[in-house]
This record gives sequence, structure tokens and C-alpha cells, in this order.
Amino acid sequence: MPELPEVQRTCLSLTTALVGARIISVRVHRPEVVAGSTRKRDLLVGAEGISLHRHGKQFALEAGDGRVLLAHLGMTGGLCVEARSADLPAHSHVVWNLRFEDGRSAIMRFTDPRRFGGLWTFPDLRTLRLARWDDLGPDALTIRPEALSRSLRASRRAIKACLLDQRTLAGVGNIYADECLFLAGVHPSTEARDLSDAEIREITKRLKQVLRKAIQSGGSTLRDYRDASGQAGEYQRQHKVYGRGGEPCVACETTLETAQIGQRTTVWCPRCQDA
DNA sequence: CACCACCCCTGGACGC
DNA sequence: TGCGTCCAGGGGTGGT
Repeated sequence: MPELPEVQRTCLSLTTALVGARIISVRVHRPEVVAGSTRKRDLLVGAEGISLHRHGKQFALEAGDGRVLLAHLGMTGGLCVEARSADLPAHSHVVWNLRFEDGRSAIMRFTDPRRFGGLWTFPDLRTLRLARWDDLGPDALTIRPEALSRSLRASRRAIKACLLDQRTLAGVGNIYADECLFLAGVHPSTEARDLSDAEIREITKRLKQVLRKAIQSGGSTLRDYRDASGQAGEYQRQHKVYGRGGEPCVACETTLETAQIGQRTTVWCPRCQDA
């Protein structure tokens, strides 16, 4: 899925795409992707002056009058703005009609083949935060090492599993967890409580670094991911370990190892990431 | 409470 | 070409 960098790119591209836009109408093709009300008003019909907010992998469209629509993209979800075309692509679960101040029109589509993602409607941002974001850890892009240390020091779980836990920190998925641990030189199955303060500082630093670089490169497109303007990412070309099990380490040429850690395929270099 | 196994769903890659 | 199997970026739930 879209992890933090891909969600951030989606938000940035939506911000651009929605300048001067007004939502004219909405059509819900698959009501089960919307949690709660599918009333047109709750799905932002009539909204203008839309701004974007993100926490971890979730993001919200806030209308000028305060109404809020939360999106979570799951593994294959996407929200895009494009010209109306003759036939709608498959899995377009919710489609909005937009009109711009200059008279142009367009559609916004929520797509999600696997339907692990979804949309939630809220009366305002405060209610959204209370219901959905207060349970998440700090956003991975700005987390401080002390905050990470607090949630790790008592845990016997593997550091890889901790990084994937959105209550520990929000925004990291399988790709960036593996990339971060490689850059930090930490073995993914290290018990969290065994990490030194120096190692936690290094993990924090490398995590923010890899997320920033991925954002700059448009995120990682393995297959489906596109931002709201249809642009694919390029960061997959810079992956050091993710998807490279059995291949040589970019740093030392040792064969990269693969195992299931925290129910996810995990790849690491047995030499650079000492157990 | 902390942790883990399982399940939701579609589609692409690969082997026969 | 066609079919079966395996695997995939996430995370909620329910059990131990």
C-alpha cells in the first residue's frame, strides 16, 4: 500500500488538483467502502475550499465549512482527480463530480480493488481525531527518538513488528520498515527492549531520512500506486533490501536473507545488520 | 495488557 | 491457452 510517502504524495497532489474546486454531486457504487452515512452532504457534496490533513497512512479532506471525509487506502486504494471519460475504470467505488471556478469540470474517484481501504465521514476534524487518530502513535515523519524509546523499552517484540504497529508510530509499512532497519544497521528480529538509546536514535534518524527521500521521489510504485494526478513513484528504484531477498547486498554483496517477521516478509543483510 | 494467528479481497506471476 | 497455487504495500478482531 501506500505507506506514509505515497499518502503524503497523494495529499500534495490532491491539494493542487482541488484548488478552486467545488463538489457538485457524488455517486456511490459500493456503499460498503463508506463507513457510516452515505448521505450526499456527509460525502462533501457542496464542499469548496477543500484542505488536506494527514496522520500516518490516513488522510482527510476538510471542506471549507468543516465537514470531513477520511480516507484510508489499504493496500490498493487510491484517490484521483481526472477528466471524465466515457467508461469508468473498474473498482471505482465512489465518484464525485467537480466544477472549478474557471468553469472546467472533472471527477474525483476512490478506487480500491482489494477493498482493504475505505472512507469515513465526520462532522469535523476534532471528531475525526478523537475517533481515529488519537489511538495512533506519533507521525513517523516527525517522531522524536525519546517518544519511540518510551514505547519500545518494555517490549519484547521484534523491532520490525514494532515499526509496523501504528499505535507505536503512524505511517510505516513493510517497505520502509525494512529499508530503515537496513540503513540503521539493525537486525529486524532484535527485541525492542534490547536496543540501545544510540540504536533508537539511529533508527529514528534513518526512518525520517528514508521517508523524506521517498516523498521527494514520488513514493514507491510496485504495481498499482499512483498519486491523485496519475503520477507513479520512482523510489522503488532506490530500495536497498525490500523485494531483493536472495540478491547481493548493495553494500557488502552478502546474499540478503528473507523470513516472516511480524507476519510480513522481511528482508535483511546478515552482515550489515548484525543480530 | 501484550502478543499472535487469522481473515477480509482481487489480481498478477509462475508452474504444469 | 487454461487452470491451480502462491503471493502482495494493511489492519481489525478475537484468542491465548
